[in-house]
Amino acid sequence: MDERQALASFGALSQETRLQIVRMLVVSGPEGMAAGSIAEKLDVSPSNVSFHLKELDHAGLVSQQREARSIIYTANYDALGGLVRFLMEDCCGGHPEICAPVKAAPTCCPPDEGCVR
Amino acid sequence: MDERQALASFGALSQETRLQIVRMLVVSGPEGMAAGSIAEKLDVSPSNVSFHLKELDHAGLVSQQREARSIIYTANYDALGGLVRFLMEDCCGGHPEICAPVKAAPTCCPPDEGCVR
DNA sequence: TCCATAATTCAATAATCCTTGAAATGTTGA
DNA sequence: TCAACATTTCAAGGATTATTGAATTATGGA
Repeated sequence: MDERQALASFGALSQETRLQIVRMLVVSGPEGMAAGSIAEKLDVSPSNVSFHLKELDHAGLVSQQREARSIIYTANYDALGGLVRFLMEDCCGGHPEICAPVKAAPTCCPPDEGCVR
Repeated sequence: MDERQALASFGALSQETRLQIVRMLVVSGPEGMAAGSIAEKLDVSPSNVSFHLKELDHAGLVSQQREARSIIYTANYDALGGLVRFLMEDCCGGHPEICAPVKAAPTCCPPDEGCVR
């Protein structure tokens, strides 16, 4: 992930509706959600959700695929991971000793491995 | 970090000059940089850099302290770490098994410990 | 084919954000 | 106190982004 891409990702995530969409898609996993379901759940108009989904798509944060009449959107985990790493690289570029705490306290790990919170 | 704060942070980081400022400050560490030095290095006007520094300050991503005639800005590592964790929490909320790769391949660790790239 | 559904595109408006340069604030040393 | 420095504030404008509703495209079933 280069700065250009990070900038686009931050821009995409800096709008309330879009951030909510990404969070919903992240939680819904590989199954994803249809555009209409997203619109309904967030109570925004179809054309508005479509506008925001296009923005997220351009930033590479979501993918789409048609399924019958619906278009299913899924979170792009690679892109999200890349963004995290971009932030961390920055953080650690100059002063690793300061940034260690940033990396500590992970909030994610397979359920059976015991989180190091 | 709540959604409100994350939104503000993403907004702050979604502008080229501001992203560059944060990256510079992160690398410059606890010593930070004077507003004027930032403006000079990035070749933007003092008033413009001041505008962006205020935005970053409002988002909680930088701190400031006067030192003689200069005002020294430093990166807020806690806030950056919080943002990383916010993204990871989202990512891992529903599907930890998918998000493990996001957390893997850390790009930061003390120089003498050998990075797990 | 025809209709209903699902979603996108388009154009217009509204709202937000960025840049600029001039004026103001606060600080230091002569 | 005065002058120079470092930075911020302010108002105006220009540029970008978001919202709305109507029109359009695409799909599946009767």
